[in-house]
Amino acid sequence: MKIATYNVNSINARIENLVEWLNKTQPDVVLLQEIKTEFNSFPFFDLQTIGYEAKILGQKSYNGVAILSRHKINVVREGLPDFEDENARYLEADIKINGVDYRVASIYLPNGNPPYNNPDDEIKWFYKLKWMDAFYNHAKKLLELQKPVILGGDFNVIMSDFDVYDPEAFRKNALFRPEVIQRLRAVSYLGYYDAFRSLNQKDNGYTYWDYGGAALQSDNGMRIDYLWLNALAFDLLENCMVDITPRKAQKPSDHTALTAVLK
DNA sequence: ATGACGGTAGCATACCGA
Repeated sequence: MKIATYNVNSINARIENLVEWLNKTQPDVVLLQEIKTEFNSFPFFDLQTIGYEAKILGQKSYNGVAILSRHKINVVREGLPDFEDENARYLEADIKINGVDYRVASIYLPNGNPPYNNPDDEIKWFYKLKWMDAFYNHAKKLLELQKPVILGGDFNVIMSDFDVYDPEAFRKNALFRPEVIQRLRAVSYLGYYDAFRSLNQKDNGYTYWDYGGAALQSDNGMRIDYLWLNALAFDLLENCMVDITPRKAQKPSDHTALTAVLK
């Protein structure tokens, strides 16, 4: 089965790009972030036409996550447990594919910038840290499931110098501070495997390039989108690749898709 | 420290992103 994560930066602005990519790539499951819309203006019909059911946790203008699949999606959770969140950032579902019951989640982790400039900004920074703490607790719980678990999305965390084009420029950035790296590592140490980096240590694996300047041509990017697999899912992993085609297409998102194939 | 660009709401420009 093929699964992908893709931060679309507005699904309505991206629907042509997304449909073209879905038709070409034919993933079984797609985890979307930043759909930036609510139920009433989500393009269910366009997706259904090409064979995809959609479940969404929507929000007007900002955030919003969705799960698309060619198979039946059973939503099990909207939002993280034990965490009051005014933003739509977490959607979790069961999807059965070829007799295997997968638990998947689409995750849009808070940005957190700027980290420390003034009291208002601190709110965003501490919101990110608290969000990550709640996510850690839930990720730990999910390991009790005796099924493959795939936690994918835009994590807004750069885990090492190799994962960003200019580490020094980002050293104090909320995506790259030790507090968030430590927290995502802690999730990993619970027993989640970084699908891309586990299989590939040679390519930077960037998934995001700023719209501005020549960021894409210069490969001034960063690796902030992930597919995290528990052991049962990791045992099934055949490959994982960054798919640059939607980023290079007309009217792209600033992110690109990350895809994995499981047996 | 930050917003070249791009998206949204909604009508001018503010807010957000990484």
